[in-house]
Amino acid sequence: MNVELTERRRRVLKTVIQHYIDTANPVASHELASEIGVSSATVRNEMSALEEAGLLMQLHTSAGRVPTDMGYRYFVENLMERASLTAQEQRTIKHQFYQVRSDLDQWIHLAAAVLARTVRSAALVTPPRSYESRFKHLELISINDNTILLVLVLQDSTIKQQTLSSEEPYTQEQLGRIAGRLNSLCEDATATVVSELSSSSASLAPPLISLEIHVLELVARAMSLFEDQMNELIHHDGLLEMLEQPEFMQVARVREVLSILQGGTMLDSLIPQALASDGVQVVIGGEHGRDELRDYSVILSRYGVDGEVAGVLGVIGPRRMPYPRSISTVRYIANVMSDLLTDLYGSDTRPVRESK
Amino acid sequence: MNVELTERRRRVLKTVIQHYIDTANPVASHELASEIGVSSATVRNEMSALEEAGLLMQLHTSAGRVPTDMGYRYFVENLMERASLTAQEQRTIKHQFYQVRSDLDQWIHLAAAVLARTVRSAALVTPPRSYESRFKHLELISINDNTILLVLVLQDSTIKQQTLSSEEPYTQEQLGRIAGRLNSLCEDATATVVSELSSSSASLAPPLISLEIHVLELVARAMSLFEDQMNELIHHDGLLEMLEQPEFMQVARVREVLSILQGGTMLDSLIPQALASDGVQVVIGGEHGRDELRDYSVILSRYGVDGEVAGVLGVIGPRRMPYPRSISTVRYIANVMSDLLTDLYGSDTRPVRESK
DNA sequence: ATTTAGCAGTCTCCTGGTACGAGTGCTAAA
DNA sequence: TTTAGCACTCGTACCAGGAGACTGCTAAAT
Repeated sequence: MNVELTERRRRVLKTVIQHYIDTANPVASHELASEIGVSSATVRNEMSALEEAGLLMQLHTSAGRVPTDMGYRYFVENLMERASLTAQEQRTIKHQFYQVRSDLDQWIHLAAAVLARTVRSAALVTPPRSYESRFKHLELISINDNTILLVLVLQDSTIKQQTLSSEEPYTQEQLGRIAGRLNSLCEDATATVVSELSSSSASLAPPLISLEIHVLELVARAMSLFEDQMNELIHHDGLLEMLEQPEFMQVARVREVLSILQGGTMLDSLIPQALASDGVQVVIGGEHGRDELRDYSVILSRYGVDGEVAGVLGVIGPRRMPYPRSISTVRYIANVMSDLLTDLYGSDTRPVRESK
Repeated sequence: MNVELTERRRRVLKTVIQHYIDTANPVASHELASEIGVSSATVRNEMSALEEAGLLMQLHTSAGRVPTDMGYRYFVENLMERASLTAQEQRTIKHQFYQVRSDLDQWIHLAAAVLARTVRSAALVTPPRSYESRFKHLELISINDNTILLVLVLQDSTIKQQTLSSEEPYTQEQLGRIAGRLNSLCEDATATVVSELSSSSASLAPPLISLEIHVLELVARAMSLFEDQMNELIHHDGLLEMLEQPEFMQVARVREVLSILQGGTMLDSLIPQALASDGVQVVIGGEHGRDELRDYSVILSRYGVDGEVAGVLGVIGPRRMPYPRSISTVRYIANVMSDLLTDLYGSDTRPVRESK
């Protein structure tokens, strides 16, 4: 990355980007003259040089300058100052999370809602998941004579329900005993272990009855399915907030962003990457050759508890995005979520958290 | 409702509406001349009369006619023919549902997806719920020394998870015994009964310990909360499909429909109404004085098992909507869902189903 | 050597005017 | 009662021209 910029050029670049982020209008030289303390002609010369360097560009000859992907990148890495949330904002957010602290389902909803409203663009959150599914508990509940509801709880508190039909009727007591036996058999087992159990059932004393085998098969399948289903579980919010941005004046843009969020082409690639890295990831425009993201920027962070569970949260918006604030917000919410999860999983471990 | 229309006028109205639904363009007199078998001048006279009657209108003097709300209403009630799905479509849909038959969570997702793709507008589905929450089963799972995961299953297979913290640590066995006792205490109880149990605990022998009281309080709260939370649980799909319609060329429209779906102002009023009525409900434009729906039509149907569980599903789209097909599709999917639920809840009851 | 004022040049966007096309309502004849 | 014909009304597409916004360049000032 070009670091051979004079101090003044860095200042011009920074100011241009800040103005553009604020106003969504290409920035003219005279807008900066007083701010930089030189004449507009001098600013023009500097801008020329920055354009030469690939950091700024013009939409047409008589327009002001807008940042390029590279320009934004330079800004994010070298120029911008951290913009933490105010103490008041932090208190409000903490308080909201405190109110739903016992309601696991609400966490991701709240995280997405807070992100969206704080940065005024779309937010996405995946639920916290173990690196590998581990069995925690199962329950068999009689629905009617030949239907049983299987409720499966995994180590990461994921809950999955399924029905299964049985030839012969079972009483709730019988089902309770069966569930008890399977629970002790499967304690902490991974998907493969459960799967093996169900196939080598004859070697156990007493051998498993057919219902038990059937249940184990379902459990094994549900557990291994989880690893793929990540995409379906991405929760998002804030479409409405994002539509307020001027870049969404044309419906085509709205369609684009909807298919990115729903189709998940980008999530297939960006989320695993965020899951594998520490800290906040910023993808500006089509940086990594992802053409469908050409006009968008994505800010993602992993959250969770090291070695236990992890999820990803972040925002997606137009390239012209308030990076300092967005990055701070994503980082803050990720920390809050990590703290919440740390309270749940092992007080002996520490949250995934970037050093201040 | 004006039934004093000559046969030919009815035919003109019907044809105008069909053309408009197909093309989204105001319909000119000469487009119908050959179809009706008279000259365009005659068609114009008839159109004039229909405009007089409030069934058609012009956007400006030199434009063709478009239907009014009343026109659509007359069409839906008196003119349109039923358009059942083809046998092939029905087979495909049935097959898709068959594949997820054991996966309760998937039902509403699939229903919304199928609706959206079949009628090419936005679909919404609420999960099937009992008229009154009844307790079915609870489970207490030890997460760590002072955190317990409470999994609550209601009669309608709704599952809710919550954490609670306890002063002193409990082993999983202890928790199992406690859960067992509470399960037999609460069998089939309503929210109020559970609530009474938790407050009159001293009268039981042995009296409930503080953890048990705490759990019962949480259960009671969770059960009564459900009745309000309906709105949050509305699942929708098909935004992208709907955006293909020409009425969504302007972003303002997209915003409108998003806030209707998310804000739920309309769902607060329409869904309870659909839940309380039989058959398919059609709301055209601002018919019931709902101004935010002025430009949209909503088709809803209840589904479920009489006396057991019920939910609502349907579509929302521009007023210019293929009513015959949409109504048939909504009715069909509602029947499929009702059948699925009938297999689960009492084979002795019959599905909510409109007579053919 | 750097900065700056001034100016010519380029490009967008808005405005007003016009021609065109679409579709109607009316009238008078069939 | 129907229909052909025609005048009339509007919306829209198109074009030219002018205003405005910025730039790049040049030449003078520091």
